[in-house]
Amino acid sequence: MKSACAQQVQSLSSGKEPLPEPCAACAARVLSVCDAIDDCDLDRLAAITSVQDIARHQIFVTEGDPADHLFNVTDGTVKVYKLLPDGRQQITGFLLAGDFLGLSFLERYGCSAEAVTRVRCCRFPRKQFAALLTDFPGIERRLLGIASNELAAAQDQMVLLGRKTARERVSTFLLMLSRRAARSGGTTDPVILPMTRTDIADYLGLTVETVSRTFTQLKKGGFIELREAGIVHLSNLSALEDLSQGF
Amino acid sequence: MKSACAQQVQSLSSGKEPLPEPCAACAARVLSVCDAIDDCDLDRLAAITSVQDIARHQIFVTEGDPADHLFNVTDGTVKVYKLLPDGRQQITGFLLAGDFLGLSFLERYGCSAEAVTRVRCCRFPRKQFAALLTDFPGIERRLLGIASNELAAAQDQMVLLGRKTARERVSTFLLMLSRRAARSGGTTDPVILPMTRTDIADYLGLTVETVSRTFTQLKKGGFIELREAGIVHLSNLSALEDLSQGF
DNA sequence: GGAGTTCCTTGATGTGTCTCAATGGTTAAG
DNA sequence: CTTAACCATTGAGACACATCAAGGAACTCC
Repeated sequence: MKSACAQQVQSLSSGKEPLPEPCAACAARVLSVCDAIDDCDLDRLAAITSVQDIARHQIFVTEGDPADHLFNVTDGTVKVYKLLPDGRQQITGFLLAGDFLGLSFLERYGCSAEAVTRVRCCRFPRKQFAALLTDFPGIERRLLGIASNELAAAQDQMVLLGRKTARERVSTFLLMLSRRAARSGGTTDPVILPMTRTDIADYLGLTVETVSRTFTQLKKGGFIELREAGIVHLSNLSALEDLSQGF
Repeated sequence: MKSACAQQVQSLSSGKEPLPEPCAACAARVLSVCDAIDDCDLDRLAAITSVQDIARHQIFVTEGDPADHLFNVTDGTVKVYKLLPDGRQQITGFLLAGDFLGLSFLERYGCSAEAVTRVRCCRFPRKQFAALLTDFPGIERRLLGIASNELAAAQDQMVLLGRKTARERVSTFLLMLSRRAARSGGTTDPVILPMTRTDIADYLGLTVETVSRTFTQLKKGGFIELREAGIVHLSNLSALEDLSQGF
């Protein structure tokens, strides 16, 4: 089970090949508490799970709508964002394979979500999911852990948005993607950017132009290399670490 | 129990009068799940609770330290913040009476915490608290709800820091304080600011000077009145709402 | 009462990032 | 092959906010 899941994480998120077959990996992720997973529990969760394929640029969760579902991304990249009335956009996070969406237990979605690439994910109806929680308190602890991590990430992002310069923001962003790829079993060095410069700007609280200028600045400084589109080579990781902290 | 708690919330956070007596209100807050509170549970939680008085400007939680305790603020105002190596500060939130601190279930504290005013709070040792969770799964759900709310607030703050102008930030900040006071049974109109302009700046991702200038600008525009120090009258609430959203 | 400290405000000036505008590259459609 | 759409990059100029500097109000401590 574990290996199947890892395999899926590896699979591309940009190409044209068919997406991998649906699997119970998402259910396993939800249930992956410290102790061993009971096959019975797994089946029960799998029973309420449905697999969903989402086309590029499709908005599949809208801020303010009733929060009917909970998602686990299996493949691809999702951007989660909020809008101001005049259209200004702030991306609050990018979701990669393995990440959860909508696990806040509020009435309505707090953010919208759009597929940056083609996306495959598992979907759990919230009501039925909530029923599971009463039977398996372990899941609640697991969710609490996930929420804790998200909160910590949000606080780091506040530091970035409130106090870091453009160069620090972009460096931090590249390192974050690198670490996340490594954590999912990928490589740390060539970082893949499935999102556009505009998306990066909306995530970092900058404009496209500033992001683009900062990339070329980092390139000229010998910190990164831009060869193919959507791929960044981190030439000097430790120097980039310093940059991201303002040294 | 409820009324005693409300009383406590009302009590000043800046003066010299003695702080109110410790009470089981914090324990009640933790246990206040949907269903009625069992006195027995309450006693058990109260047994591991200790009351802590914290002097103004005292740092009582430091980022990176082992997360041994969980706090519930009973009285006063706390600022929660992160620092960059060169001293730049980002305040991730202000805690008022009733708010929790350190409920993330990570190994170490993600932020530091400093008493803005004199503060009284209840403290739970994490280990013993965790033991309680296994016996009362309801608490976990409650914590999940709290974490959800914090996450939503963090996302709003990201929009503020990433996309709002100085005027929009300050307006949003004043309205937030107003709403929180109202929610705790206080008044919505004269908003009390226990923190300094510098703290507000570090929360809003601005400088002291910009915050100060924005206050006078709002005053001249007839949106607020500044009479006594630390108190802001919101003359035109709906106009302020518009300002905070960029209309 | 005087001295020191902290906090708030205001002015003058600087600058990092935004805005506006143009270009070329790439991809998709006809 | 042509056209359109989107995306990334770069330049010139503008502006919101930062920085630097100074003064006054409130408070604390002798």
